[in-house]
Amino acid sequence: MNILEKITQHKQAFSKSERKVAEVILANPQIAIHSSIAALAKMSDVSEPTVNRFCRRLDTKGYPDFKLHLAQSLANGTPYVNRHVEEDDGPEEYTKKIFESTMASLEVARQSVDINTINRVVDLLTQAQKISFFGLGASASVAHDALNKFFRFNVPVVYFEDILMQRMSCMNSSEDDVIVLISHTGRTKSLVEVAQIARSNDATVVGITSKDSPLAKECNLVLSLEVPEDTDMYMPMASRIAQLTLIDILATGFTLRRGTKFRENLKRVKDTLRGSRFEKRND
Amino acid sequence: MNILEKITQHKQAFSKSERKVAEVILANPQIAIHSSIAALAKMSDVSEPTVNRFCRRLDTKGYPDFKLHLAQSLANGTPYVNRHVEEDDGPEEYTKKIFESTMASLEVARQSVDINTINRVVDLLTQAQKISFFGLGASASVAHDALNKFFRFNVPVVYFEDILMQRMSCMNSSEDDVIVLISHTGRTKSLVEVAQIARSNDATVVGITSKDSPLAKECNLVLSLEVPEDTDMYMPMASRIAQLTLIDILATGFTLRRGTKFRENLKRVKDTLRGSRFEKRND
DNA sequence: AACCTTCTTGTAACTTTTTAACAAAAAAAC
DNA sequence: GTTTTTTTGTTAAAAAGTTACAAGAAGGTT
Repeated sequence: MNILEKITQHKQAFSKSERKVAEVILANPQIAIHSSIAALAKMSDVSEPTVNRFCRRLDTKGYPDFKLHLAQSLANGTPYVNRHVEEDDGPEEYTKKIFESTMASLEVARQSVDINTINRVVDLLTQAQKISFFGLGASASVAHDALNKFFRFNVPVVYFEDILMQRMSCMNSSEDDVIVLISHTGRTKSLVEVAQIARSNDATVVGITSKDSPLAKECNLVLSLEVPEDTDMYMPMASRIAQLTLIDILATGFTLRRGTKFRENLKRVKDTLRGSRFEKRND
Repeated sequence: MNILEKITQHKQAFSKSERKVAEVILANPQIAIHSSIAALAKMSDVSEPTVNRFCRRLDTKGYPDFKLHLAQSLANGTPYVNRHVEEDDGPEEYTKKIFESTMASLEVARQSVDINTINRVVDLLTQAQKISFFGLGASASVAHDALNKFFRFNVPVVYFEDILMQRMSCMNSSEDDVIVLISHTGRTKSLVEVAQIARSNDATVVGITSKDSPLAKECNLVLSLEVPEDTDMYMPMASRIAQLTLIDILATGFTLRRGTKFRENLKRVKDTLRGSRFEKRND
């Protein structure tokens, strides 16, 4: 709670000398946070203990603690909020809004994600014979990204954008295979069917999707992200970023589980790419 | 400037003992601001003057001043810092770290992005006859995502993952075409060649890439994102998320520029998808 | 390997800052 | 007008932070 507001509210409850202190602080808080109790007492024309008592009356432990609260109030406290883009926003506004909304959504996602499930999914992935990532529409690019990540791990990984290929792939799946299905809404019919096919072949189905959705019901494990959908622009934005971050987390968990030796392998994969690149000059 | 970030950036410049202090503060900044210099020294297992020197190295006047800065950073709503995943992190730790690093990178990206260039790119895109999105490797999924977004706008949009297709597509490009090339490093040889081919056909080339890179030199316009590369895990994570957010911004700028009528169109596209989905029950 | 230099770290003394205790003054109550 | 309560300041003590210096570690040189 903002301490500057608190001071103005409390103003009546202060004594005469304490009010003097309040005036000085409100007049110029920036100077106050950089002053010692002695300096502030002099400015307010009161004694030092009075300033201390003033601080205590605001439920702080003493002067240093009060300064801390004051500093926090002054720090332009604009936490990221999901603000929608408006019709007449200029580039500056919508850029800012989209960045902030994205960060706000990630914060929400972070709090809603279930660590336990993540751990279990990582477990499954490390033990899988084959890993498949499927998504449709906007979620296809998320699956695509997952392919990229897991491909580097030198494990059999599969990705199809085509619904028929997805179905065929699932029909040929077996017990030790893990199928990761990505869908924000979890209501895409064909993806639900893919899940059913995979299940009937005893493959393990992991859903990165909305809780309690039709798709979620068909999955062995569900990683749900409670990201507020951005309805304004009619295209998924934040949800997708959250999904990607989740993929990053799974990939990280995967490498950690595999140990140091495995990561040396990763470095080698990266080094291989060097040939196809322009060297970075160090001048 | 956020002092938590400053600490992580400076980390290399610190001495061994100073780094101990840094660790303790980063691990739990909230506790740090409520501790005396003696308590913090004890927690970090160093002497008090070392803590003091640590503060000075961060351009603060001393410990109290440092605490003030720290308090402000925490209040700022962005306690997010780019912390690297450690060998022995559990699911809880790495999940937290990845979410926070991603958010920290977005914050950095937001500050480094050039609004003016965004506006000019949006200009170009709205006037383009045909828009192409090309990327390779990890950036391919970003291009893929861009395809998904712009496809909904009912404009001629092209995406290829195959380098030969990319080249052929560029050979057939003309003056009114815009080619968007995505590459974090900007050092991928084949993508630079694609840029050259496009340029020689008078197409406009926009690069979402690193400033001053070989690719950047071949582009008409460069959207650079100064995201710290995550070298630890040998795979691009944060950079990709920032690129995607940039795509979101371009897409949003695009729709805003096109006006209300155009957005009604978007809604229709979205409604069309409904048939392929399970209805959401409202009970 | 011994020596020197430079950088890092801790100890001890010192200064500043903050807080506690008490007494004087002011205000309020009887 | 006296007593009680509240407010305020003075003094002293405690706590916190800083400086100066010396011991120790690290790195380079002969």
